[in-house]
Amino acid sequence: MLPAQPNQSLIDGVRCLQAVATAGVPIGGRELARRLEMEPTRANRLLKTLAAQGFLHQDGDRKYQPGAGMHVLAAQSLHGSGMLQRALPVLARLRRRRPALIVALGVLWHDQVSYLYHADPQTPPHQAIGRLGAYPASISSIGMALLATRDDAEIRDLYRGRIIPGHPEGLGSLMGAIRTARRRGFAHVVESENPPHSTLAVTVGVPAEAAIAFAGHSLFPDAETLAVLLRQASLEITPPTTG
Amino acid sequence: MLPAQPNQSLIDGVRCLQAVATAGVPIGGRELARRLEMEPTRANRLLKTLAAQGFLHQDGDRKYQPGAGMHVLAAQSLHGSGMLQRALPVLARLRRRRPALIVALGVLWHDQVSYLYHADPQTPPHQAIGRLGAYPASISSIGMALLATRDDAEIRDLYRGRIIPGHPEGLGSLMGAIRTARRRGFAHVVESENPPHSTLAVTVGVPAEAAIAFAGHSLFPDAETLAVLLRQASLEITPPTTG
DNA sequence: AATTCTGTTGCTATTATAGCACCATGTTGG
DNA sequence: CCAACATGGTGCTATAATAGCAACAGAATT
Repeated sequence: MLPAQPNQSLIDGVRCLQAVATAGVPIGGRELARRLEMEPTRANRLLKTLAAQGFLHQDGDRKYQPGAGMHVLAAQSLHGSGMLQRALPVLARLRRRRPALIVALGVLWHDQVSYLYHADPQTPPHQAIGRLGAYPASISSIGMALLATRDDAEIRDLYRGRIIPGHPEGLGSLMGAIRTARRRGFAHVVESENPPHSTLAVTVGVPAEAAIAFAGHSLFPDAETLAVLLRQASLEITPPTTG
Repeated sequence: MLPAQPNQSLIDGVRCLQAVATAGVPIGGRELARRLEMEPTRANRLLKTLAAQGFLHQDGDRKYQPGAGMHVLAAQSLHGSGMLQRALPVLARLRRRRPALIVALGVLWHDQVSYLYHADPQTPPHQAIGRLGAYPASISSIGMALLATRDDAEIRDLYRGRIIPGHPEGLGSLMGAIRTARRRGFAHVVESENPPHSTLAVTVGVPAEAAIAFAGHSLFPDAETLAVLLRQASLEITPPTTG
């Protein structure tokens, strides 16, 4: 997957971009260098390069925050991959069909899930986008549904030697859950037994590029029914020209 | 603005990222290299580096398109800078107040405007985000309102020696329009006289990080009234802690 | 005033990248 | 069917760009 000559500057540069975006508050260069375990001079130069291009903005205290270029990139990528555009009407219909449940659309990135759409019953539809940050994949049904599409080896590499959220017993427990998800064609994650609260997700696209989910109380009885609903929705979202 | 040692790999890398996002369709490495006037090997390695990090995805034809990492970055940046979150309810109210008009929120990046929110009367509110790509700043009221906050020298550098959309007479004409916008405190761009259609924008934030606009028929008679409405909205969107 | 942060730059050894030449594969068209 | 020409990708080494120490100025803290 990595090219013969991967570009380390680019890798660390986008790590900086990412870190500023996730920080939530303006953050200084040295502080950021510590978080990413980078040499401060290097971080400083990458950050200032990004700032000069307009992807970051330095406020009065010279701290960094997302800049206009980043917003442009965000809008263009959401617009460019028509996925969200195709998904939104379908997701709105899912909400009308099951008004008591949370409806969400998310993508997997490394071991984290990010929600492009996350609407609980009280949320006005126009506030459902970009509402949440990142979330551990292993305790999210969207994450589990997407992990299930990956090779066992890849999953093992991702979690080897680390504590796995939701699976304190270790990798074996996670792989068991993954196999169950593969067999059933959907992921069902129980967040709590009492009160009963769980999440259920199926993937979207071939190969899977995202997943859609229901979340709420008592999904146990009609998991299959909900999975069928989600699978229908998934097919509608999948682009006619397979990419 | 540029650091003592700007990182060229990072600059070209994000240019690639940007180019793939704006392409709209999957695009090959060599094609992209031509568009950016880059050496193909270089483009290839930058693209594959981005793909390995999950920011781009290579489809079956090895063409590149936005990947999960880019969506994560998009969601996090929209979420991270709380601007859109604060803006959405205010924009919804503006739509209710003036149901016949288009309501938009956009940011300026170089000489282009990108809309984070663009809702015409027929658009369901949840489809108003990420709906449009980039647009020339000089023929957009949002672009003009934001350009007006920049130094004259900066604007001149941006457009020197280029054809300026909407101002075929050249830089002098643009600077005149900029001065008018500064004097009045809002930008008013007339797109056509017959049928009458124009756009009106004010900036958001100090320093200006975005602008909000009305667009529609016959904005001429009550430009001042609409500007007042937008200014009130702008103040509500501006974060309590000035950044 | 002294201390310790911070952001930033200058400098040069060192390292990572540039880009040619090349290969494998796929597509077009005679 | 087989040129002819695309394409994505890699190996190699000169070369140019980066790494990171040392240093400086300014803020904040003590």
